[in-house]
Formats: sequence, C-alpha cells, structure tokens
Amino acid sequence: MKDVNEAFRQFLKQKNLQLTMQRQLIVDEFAKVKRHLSVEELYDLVKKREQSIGQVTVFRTLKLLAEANIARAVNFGDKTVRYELDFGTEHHDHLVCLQCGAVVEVFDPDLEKLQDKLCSKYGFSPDWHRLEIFGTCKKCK
Amino acid sequence: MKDVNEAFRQFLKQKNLQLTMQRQLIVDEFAKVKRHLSVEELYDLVKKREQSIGQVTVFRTLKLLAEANIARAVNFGDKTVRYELDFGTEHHDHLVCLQCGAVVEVFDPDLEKLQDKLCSKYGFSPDWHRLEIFGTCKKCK
DNA sequence: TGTCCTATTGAAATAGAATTTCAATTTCAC
DNA sequence: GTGAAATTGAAATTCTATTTCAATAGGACA
Repeated sequence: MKDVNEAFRQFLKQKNLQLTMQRQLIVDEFAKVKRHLSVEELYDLVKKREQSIGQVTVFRTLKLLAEANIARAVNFGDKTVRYELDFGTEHHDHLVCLQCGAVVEVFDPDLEKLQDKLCSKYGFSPDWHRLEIFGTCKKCK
Repeated sequence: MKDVNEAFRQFLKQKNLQLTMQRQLIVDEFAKVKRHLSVEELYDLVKKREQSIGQVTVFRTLKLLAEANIARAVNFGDKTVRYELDFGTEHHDHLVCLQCGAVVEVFDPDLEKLQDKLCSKYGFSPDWHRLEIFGTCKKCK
C-alpha cells in the first residue's frame, strides 16, 4: 500500500505541479499528527520546523490535499474548518466530547448499511455522509 | 401542545426580556417557512412585511431562538450558518442534494437505536447528533 | 550555462459573514 | 410621569477564508 507521500507526489505530477520543500514539510507534519487540524494549528506546527513558511502556503497545501482526496475538510460546532487525514483510513463517524473537546473516530458497518437502506427508500443516491454525535466521553463522566 | 409563540414568550419572560413587535414578526416568519434559513434569507422575508426591521435584529432573534431550543443552527457544505425550527418537530437527519441543493428531512428509528448502541460501546453519553448524507436526489437523477 | 516560461511563495489586500458598539428609542415597573 | 433597563438599527469591528501581486525558484531546452 502506498503512503501519503507517494500519493501526493503522484497527484502533483498528474497536475503538473511541483513537490517543493514547503509542501513536503507541510504534508509530513500533517500526516504525522493524527488529529483534526485547522489551518492555523497546522501552521503553528510547521512553523516550529521552518520559520519562513507562510500561513497561506499551509492553506493552499491543505486545499491541494483535499483535492487529492488525501485530506478531508470537517467541521465541528465552531466556525473554523479543520482537516483530517483521509488516506489509508476507512470512513468513520465522530464522537465529539462537549466537555474536553476530544474526538473519537468510530465505525459500525451495520450503521452504514442502514443509512444506505434509508437512502434507497427515498430514491436518493448517496455520495458521502457525515455523522457527528455530541455528548460526554467516558473520561469526563 | 404549546406552540412556538407560547414557548418563545415563556422563554423571554423567564429571561426578563420583552416580546417586541420585531421579535414577534421574525418568529412568525421563521415558524411559517419550513425551510433552513440563513440570517440573510430570513431577513429578506421579514423585510417584505416590515421595511424598518434591521438585519441585526433578525440575527439576534435567531440566537435567542436557538438559546430557547426553538431553533437550531445547522450548516451544509457552504460556510453560512442556517437555522431550522427545532420545536414540535421530531429529530431528523438530512439528505442534501449536491445538484439542486434540496434538503430532505428523514428519520429512521432503527438508525437512532444503532447510534445509541454504538455510543454505549464507547462509554459515550450522547447529547445530540447530526447526520447529513450528501448525494443526488430522485429528481436530479 | 543562459534564457524563457510557468509554478510557487509570502505578505498584504480583499471578501464576506458573524458579532459588537453605540447612541437613540422604547418599554416596563413604580 | 419618571427612571432604569431592554431594544433597536446603523455602523464599526472582528475573524476567517480567499485572492492579488510582485518577487523568487524551478524546469525545459537551446
């Protein structure tokens, strides 16, 4: 199975774009941190390794990653967009703790099946979906 | 069963706030239109009935309604916040058509049960959740 | 290597919605 | 009626997301 770097390189090539030092660094950090990051959060991380990188470049690189289906934009409650890795990972839903902000990724095949069934009942062709459950996590109880 | 007006009046009273002509009008329009409205969209509707009302008042009234659990903020794809009536209506999920933008509200008790089961598996106490399925609706196929 | 063309970058500017400020007005309690 | 508090709308501000732009870097090719 190819890794994120390889997939990104391939995507760039196909688009006649270049893999620059900046992009490489941003993707590295993004793939390493297994959390849902806003542009600003990722920018802060990247900046620790390379002062000179601008926030705009992080923004643009995340857009590229989303276009390449390597990242996916998500948003919980607040108004800022976050990105999560969407490569080599199965589709999943989110349990968001309203107390501590922790986000757990979960998956249930039966749930997926039921959703498909619901769609077909309405003659609807699902493309993708998102399910977020907000509440209190184990620790916070 | 009480209606929206009654619930809002009660909420205002409890908060020592007033039911003004503006608020009354905004709530009327909001309850009447059974769609998901952005502040601006509702403002346009309200403006037709009363020129003098400002957009800010619509914004503030919707916030109040959300606080009173009469409205709920939702957001589909784009970056603007929309509000939907959340009173006297059962919980429901959304099928969002990516072609025409239509939003269908759906409900499946089995789906709800499975979600609860999933939560308890993780020791998670659900407060509320949202499920949005994006795809193509019957008409657009 | 030098040259041309295109991609890339970061800072600054812009866009656009959400939210706050503020002075004027209205409403309520007394 | 009077005073205190709530309400309102316009304008200002804030906060992200996004675009513009001039400078730089990189690749293709002679």
